[in-house]
Amino acid sequence: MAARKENSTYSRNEKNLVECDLTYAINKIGGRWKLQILSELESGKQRFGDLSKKFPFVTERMLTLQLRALEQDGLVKRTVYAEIPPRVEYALTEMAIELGPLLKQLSDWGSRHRHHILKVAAM
Amino acid sequence: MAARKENSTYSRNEKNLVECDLTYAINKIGGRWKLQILSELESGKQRFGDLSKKFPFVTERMLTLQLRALEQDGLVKRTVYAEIPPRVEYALTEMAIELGPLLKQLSDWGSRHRHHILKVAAM
DNA sequence: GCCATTACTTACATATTTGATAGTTCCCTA
DNA sequence: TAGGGAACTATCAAATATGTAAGTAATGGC
Repeated sequence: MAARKENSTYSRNEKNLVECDLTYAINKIGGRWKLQILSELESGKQRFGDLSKKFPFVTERMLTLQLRALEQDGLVKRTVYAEIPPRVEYALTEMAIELGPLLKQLSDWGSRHRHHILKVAAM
Repeated sequence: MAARKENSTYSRNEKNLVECDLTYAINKIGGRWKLQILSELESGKQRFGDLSKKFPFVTERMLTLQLRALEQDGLVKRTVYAEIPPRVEYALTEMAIELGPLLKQLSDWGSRHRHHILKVAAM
């Protein structure tokens, strides 16, 4: 989340993988709350405060950071209304909307196997 | 990757989300190299050394940790052959195989938008 | 004037993840 | 009998990610 030091092994590793589409994608969506936020925004644009209420366990700081990162990566559009008190709305971009089906499938996969495990554990 | 301290905010947050299928799924696949490893194993079982060669920028330690986590989560099956020198093979489980199409889509998505960005940047 | 509101930002402290490096084990081969 | 191979494990030191607490700005309502 913080700026990564040039030339740390961390960033060298990342550069090594820039050729891989999968890794490229993973880097864009691989933050602590990014997918959850995207999923939440699928139902339509929302204000910062709304999101914050939806994720009470995510600190404002974290929410801000994740939203900023998503914005940087072109997955979320941020609109500021010059009002007092301020109003800021977040919406998915086209690119992010395309991820919708994927999120659905991932969620379904989670659902399927979560239940499976519960069943097994009950035996 | 290391044991998480009980009751750290980190783990409290995680508990809060146990009800969400999406989050459940994300937690299983959200390691530094997990998806890449799964993707690599789609072509068939492979030995530790093979994987290590495929990912030269991933240290053995990291590879071990990621594989262990995947094993724990039931995504990878580990088979040890009692030979000298040792031989260990890793293969996807059913659950992981189901993720295949998803990985493909994610990769395609990455590919699509990577090129888009390159085009834009060139203008 | 004083407070509430909203969407942050800043500074500092912890927690967690990853890397670097060295060492282990056991047999087989030269 | 020294060395090599495979798949790790252990330990310590970075680096990164996240949490906590407090503060900011501008304005309308009291």
